Amino acid sequence: MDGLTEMLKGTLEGCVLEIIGNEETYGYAITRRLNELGFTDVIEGTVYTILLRLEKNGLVQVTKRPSEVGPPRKFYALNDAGRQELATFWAKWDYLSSRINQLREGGR
Amino acid sequence: MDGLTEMLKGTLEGCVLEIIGNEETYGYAITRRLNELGFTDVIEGTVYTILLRLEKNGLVQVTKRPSEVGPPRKFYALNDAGRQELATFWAKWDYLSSRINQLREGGR
DNA sequence: AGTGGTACTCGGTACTACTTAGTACCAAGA
DNA sequence: TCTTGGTACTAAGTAGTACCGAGTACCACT
Repeated sequence: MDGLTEMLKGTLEGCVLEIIGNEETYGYAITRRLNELGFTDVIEGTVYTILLRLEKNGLVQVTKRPSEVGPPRKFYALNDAGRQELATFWAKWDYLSSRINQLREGGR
Repeated sequence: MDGLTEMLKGTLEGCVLEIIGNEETYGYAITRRLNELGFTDVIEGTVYTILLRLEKNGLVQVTKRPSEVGPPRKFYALNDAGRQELATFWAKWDYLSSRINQLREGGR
């Protein structure tokens, strides 16, 4: 499915937060995970910009660790602010999706 | 609920298409309808920019009619391209929301 | 030495919702 | 008459986010 770019705005960051919240992980793996989840067009550059933003906004704790198969990895874990942000994200998502579905069914 | 701005990107236009698809209507009324549907922070300026974009992209048929309580209104109705675009929007929405919910439940 | 997979950074672009200011019509009250 | 408030649209500019492109760099295998 392509042409999702605009619709992803505001939600992709939340998806990344959710993934990080499940398990401490790093950019390259997050991209792969998103791809296998059906976000097939999301590429690495996009994920890295989100990760840098999360770091800048103080929502994650970052740990650099060596890799056995390539350059060192930056592992990300949610801190308290990040968990709070994730909860807010889901609240917003629930709100939005319920309104949208209401609009769809409320034939006029 | 505030702070929905980013999340609305890509979906608000679809909502406007849906509203127009239900009934020929005009900008001011669309804004009111969105507000009562729960999109409380959406303001007129935003709706008008969407309507101008829809018109520019050839998705609507526009008819100007006098109003009894103010300046003339521009009524919008979907044409074939608009109905097609609306169907595409819902397909994208279904796809995205199913992936997001899958991510949410797929704890791991 | 070269290729391919892994891993991150950074400058710039495109698109969309929002902001702000402006124009303009009409009715009712001071 | 003037003002206020509700109705109705336009247009220029801002901010935020996903995407693009190029670059750097590590490692294993051939």
